[in-house]
Amino acid sequence: MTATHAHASPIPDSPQDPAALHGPVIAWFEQHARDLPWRRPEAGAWGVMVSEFMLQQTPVARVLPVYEQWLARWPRPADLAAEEPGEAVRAWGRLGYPRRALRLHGAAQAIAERHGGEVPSDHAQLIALPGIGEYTAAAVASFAYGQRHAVLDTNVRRVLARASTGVQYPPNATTAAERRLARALLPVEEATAARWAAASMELGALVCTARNEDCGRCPIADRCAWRLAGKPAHEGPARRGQSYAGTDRQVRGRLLAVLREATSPVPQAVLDTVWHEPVQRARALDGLVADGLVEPLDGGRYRLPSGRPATR
DNA sequence: TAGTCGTGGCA
DNA sequence: TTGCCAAGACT
Repeated sequence: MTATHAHASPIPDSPQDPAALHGPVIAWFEQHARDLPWRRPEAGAWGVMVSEFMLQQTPVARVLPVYEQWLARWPRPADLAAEEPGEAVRAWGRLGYPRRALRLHGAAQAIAERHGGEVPSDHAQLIALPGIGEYTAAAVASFAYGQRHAVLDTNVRRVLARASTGVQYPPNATTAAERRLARALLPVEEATAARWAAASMELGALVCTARNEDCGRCPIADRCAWRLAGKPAHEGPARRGQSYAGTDRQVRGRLLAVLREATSPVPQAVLDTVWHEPVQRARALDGLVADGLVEPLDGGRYRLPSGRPATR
């Protein structure tokens, strides 16, 4: 299937002309961008990187207070690297997906050891760090260093799906076609590309939202392929929801909540109170230990990870 | 590639 | 009330 190949040059002034999107979206961004702490100059690359870790699957409103505390306590990567990983997990609080805290700690250690304490600006070096994938590497390189990258997060994917492809929602997993489209739409000039990345993401976050999109406030509503097509409803299989109640994830969450609040090692008997079913409870705890989120001690006690080899 | 991995707010 | 959704990464 080559019908959507990106070689065809866009028709100037047509609704699909890539350049036609940049101006209005960036102009809208100048007017409506939220004043977020990681967008201020003083945030630096480390602030941008910390925010990106926290924002992976967690809403801005819940990230804000934790971000502020985190940066105040660990203003540089080396400061976090010097801490026990368990302190990162504790400070992570209830942001969810606590493995991100462990990975951020690991990334800080790698930055301290391999990059002289400075967040690398090179995409390949960024993506080699734990917890940084294709999106986060592009986001840090673009937002912190002003580079030209296709920054494909869930917001941008939705904006492109609607404005350019003409469908309500993007596919479940990012496709090669989406990457091609995003690259084709990328402004040529580096600084403009970086602005476009932030602007298109913000548009998806504030206006072109998953539910109750507000086309009345959209700067490109007049050329949005989905809207021009009459906003047809999503076809195909429903996006698989993520169940939670009764899963191992819920049990893991309860176990870790106890350990986060504890100031000294927690006996097994205390952890046993968080879940009634012993098999699932044990499996969840084993999983946390295997993930490095929990450290078993002598005498059936547990704590957040110290970063030291287990004693025997 | 599809499953797993937290948490909480909102329609 | 409950399902959907939120700046993904990893296996």
